[in-house]
Amino acid sequence: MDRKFILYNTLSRKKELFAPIHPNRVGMYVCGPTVYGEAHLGHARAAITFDLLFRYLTHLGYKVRYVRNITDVGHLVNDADEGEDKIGRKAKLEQLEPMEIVQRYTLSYHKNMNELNVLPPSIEPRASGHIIEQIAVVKQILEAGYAYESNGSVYFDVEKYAKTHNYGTLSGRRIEDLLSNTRELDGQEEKHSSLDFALWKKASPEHIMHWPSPWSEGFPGWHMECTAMSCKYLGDVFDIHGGGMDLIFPHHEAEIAQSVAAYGKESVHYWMHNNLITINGQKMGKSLGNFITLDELFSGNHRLLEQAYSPMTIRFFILQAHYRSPLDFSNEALQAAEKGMDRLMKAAQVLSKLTPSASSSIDVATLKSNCYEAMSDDMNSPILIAHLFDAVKMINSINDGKDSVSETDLKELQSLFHDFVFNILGLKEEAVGTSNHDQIMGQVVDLLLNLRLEAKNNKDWGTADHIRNELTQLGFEVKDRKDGFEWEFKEK
RNA sequence: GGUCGGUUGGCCGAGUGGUUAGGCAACGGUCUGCAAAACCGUGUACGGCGGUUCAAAUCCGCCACCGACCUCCA
Repeated sequence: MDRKFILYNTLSRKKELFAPIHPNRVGMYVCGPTVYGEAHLGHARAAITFDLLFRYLTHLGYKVRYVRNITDVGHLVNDADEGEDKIGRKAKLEQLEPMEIVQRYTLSYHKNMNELNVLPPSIEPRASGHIIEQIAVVKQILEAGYAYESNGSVYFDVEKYAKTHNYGTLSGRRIEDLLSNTRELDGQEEKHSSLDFALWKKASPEHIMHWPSPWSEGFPGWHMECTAMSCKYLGDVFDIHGGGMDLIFPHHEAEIAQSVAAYGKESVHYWMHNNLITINGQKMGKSLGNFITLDELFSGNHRLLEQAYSPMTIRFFILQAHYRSPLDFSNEALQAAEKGMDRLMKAAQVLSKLTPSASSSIDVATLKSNCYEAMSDDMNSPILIAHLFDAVKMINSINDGKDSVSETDLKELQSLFHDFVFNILGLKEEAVGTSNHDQIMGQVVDLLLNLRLEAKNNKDWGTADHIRNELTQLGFEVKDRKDGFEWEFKEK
């Protein structure tokens, strides 16, 4: 298999040929969710983008260690309730223990990810479980002279760092611009410069989650967890670091500075960032309050939704756009995705039942190289999907007897289609009725359609149409074929 | 204000110096007892104005509009 794989590196702003540090292994770290709320469409895009990467690297034969963290401490609220982290704040509102909130939303996140067929990462560390490691990194940075203590908190000294290093290398920001564009924030008086960011923060009395440290009872700064945990599980230099584009600055910029300060080198070879999802052209986010949670999408229970959309529809919708392009939400787009997805899945079923001929009138080899080429080019899933629809045409055309396929080609086509649709894009069949009830229902429909077939043979069109119309009314789609019939239940 | 990105046919969304993206919708046809499904065919789109070039949606410049980030929002 050709392992050529080109990735866009945010750091160089170029597409680069992927070359892992160790020949057959890949270490990747992705910023996971902050578990103080339900997962929304934005979380789905980030998770699916890096799930696609994880799946494709694995498909290419790499042994991948995929680390995705759970942030359960340390995010501050930037409003009047300063000093209190978001998890603590929500806990008080709901009269719950902070870890209870964390547990609830972690489980909810996992449930949603499972529904979206997002594979679990190899390791899913949580920030609260790595306080010791984070304190160790803060110490290292202090010893290296790139941080200072102030009133029980520890801050990264950006200006000192910038004298000898390039602060802003990832985001393209210049330190002079940053200095002249700072807005007024609370707690600034503790810092030497407005650019400095917290490595350790002293907890205020109302702050529920805090841990002992050499400096104060407090909690780690937001950027600390990723530096500490990626190093712990992937080493101080590793291949890929991913996350949403909104994390480039300051979060990932700070991570680079932290690891250079602590370990003396940049940790990450390839920085990858997925674009955001917009709603009516505007960014969607927790803080903007215009987000749609995944459970709302799956149930259709939201004022912006005309109907429910299944997890696979959402997955397909996201994969139909390139991960670095913005993607705008609309009912129309979702509905189009639903139908396209449906067609792809039907083709998969047809493909499994095709019968081979002596020769082939189709070109599987070209299709195959097209598919790999698309994925190899910075994971161009929309192009891949376009090629898969070429395959759909092939499959349907063979099924209709307008094209033929040899036994060898059929096997090749089946494995190709299966690899790309199910293993790499991570799509799956939905709503396969396996319950006892469903099976009996199926038998009853078969019975009725057999009666209809009899009626048709007797040219009793009245009875035949009556049965079909009634079934259609109930949500069954009846498809006549030369040798009988097929049917499908459309749940709406 | 600074930095970065975007503007593609009815909708979504690829692509990028000269050859069909693809999906959904629409229209015509084949098939069918009639439908449905499937298949075949049809769209000549690239924000505006200049420039480079034999050739630009694709490169350059200017303008307009939109968005993201700018110290804690995936």
